[in-house]
Amino acid sequence: MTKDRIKQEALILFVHKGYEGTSVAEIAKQANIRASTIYAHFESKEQLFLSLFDDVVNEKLKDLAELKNRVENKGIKELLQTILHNHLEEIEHHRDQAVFYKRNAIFPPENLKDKTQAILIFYEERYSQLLRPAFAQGVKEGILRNDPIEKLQTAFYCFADGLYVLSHYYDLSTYKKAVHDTWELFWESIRNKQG
Amino acid sequence: MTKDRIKQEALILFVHKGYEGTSVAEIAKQANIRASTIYAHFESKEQLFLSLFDDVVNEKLKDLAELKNRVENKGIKELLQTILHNHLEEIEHHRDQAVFYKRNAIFPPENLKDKTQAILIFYEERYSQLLRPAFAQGVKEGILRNDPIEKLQTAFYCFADGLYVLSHYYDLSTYKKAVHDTWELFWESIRNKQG
DNA sequence: CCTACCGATCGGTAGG
DNA sequence: CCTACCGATCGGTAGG
Repeated sequence: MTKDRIKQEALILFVHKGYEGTSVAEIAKQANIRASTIYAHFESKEQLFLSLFDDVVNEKLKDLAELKNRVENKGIKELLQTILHNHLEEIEHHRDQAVFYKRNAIFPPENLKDKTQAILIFYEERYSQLLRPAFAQGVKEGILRNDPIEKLQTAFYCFADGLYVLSHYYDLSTYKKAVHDTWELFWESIRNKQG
Repeated sequence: MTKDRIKQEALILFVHKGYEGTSVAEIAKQANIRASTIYAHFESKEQLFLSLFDDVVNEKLKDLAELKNRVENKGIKELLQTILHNHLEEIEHHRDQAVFYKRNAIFPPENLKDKTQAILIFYEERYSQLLRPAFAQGVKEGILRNDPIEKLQTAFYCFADGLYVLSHYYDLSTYKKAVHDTWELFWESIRNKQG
């Protein structure tokens, strides 16, 4: 379908050149159609972008829910490691989607800030809700430090976001090593040493 | 001086709207001059941007060197805490410079990628060199875990970059708390527990 | 999905 | 530091 083709090429261009740095004509060229055809499928460049952002966010929530089911009841360490593993897979095989999300979560197009922010708040709340029970159980079982759950979750977000930034600086194999090394230290910091 | 005024306004606009999202005319308007006047001071929009990027990077290196002198010989913990404190001050009082750096380090304008990358490599090498002795001493004195220095430094970069990303999501007071909390856990992960 | 088209704006130059 | 200007491209529309 042409609509999907447009989305596919638009996402790649938005990742590499940014929203403002990508013209509708360029997207059309990559999709082998005329620029005007894009307006048969999308109201505007803005709507095309927002449709992509929405897709990516929903995909991420679906992935997390599925992943959570897969490791059901195996404990917080397994869950976090699986998220990290998934994260690595994403960067290795679906780099563009991963970068599209982060780039526009942190630096959205100026005119669309309000709309991306709204989607983002919805996303982050869901994400937190999905993880909270596992963290709570980890603390209860004495696997994690006896700290407020928000503190532990914030630390995990900080760690995961930091890794994401590092993925922009390092090549893949250096990055994999960095993930392995920093995970070891991070886990050390949140686990319960009395246990 | 008009040249400085142009730089000042350009930086702010590049932060909020991105390089491609900011027009030369817009910069001129904010600086209260005509667009053509910008070309009396800069060869091109590209050169204006690169001059800003260079400035910001040099400023950061100068800050780190100065800060290092200030805490000379007080040990790795004090040094890292001071860097973090400095980081918070930067976000509180020089937000635009801080964001300009990170935004363009991670997502540079497509056409200028090579040039920003070259500046960046220079910067990160210097930064690492400045920190390495303090990490080495920390390990030697048994204050830090007996791990490879690169591993400990990478963990610190991951932590610092993660905090940077969080600063985009949280308001200042929530952010300050997050810095405090995550630092506590991070330090726990790299210190030597035998000591 | 295309041709043909539009007003607005883009980065940049000439010449003073 | 300005006026006057330029070719190219922008996002988008009409009409088929």
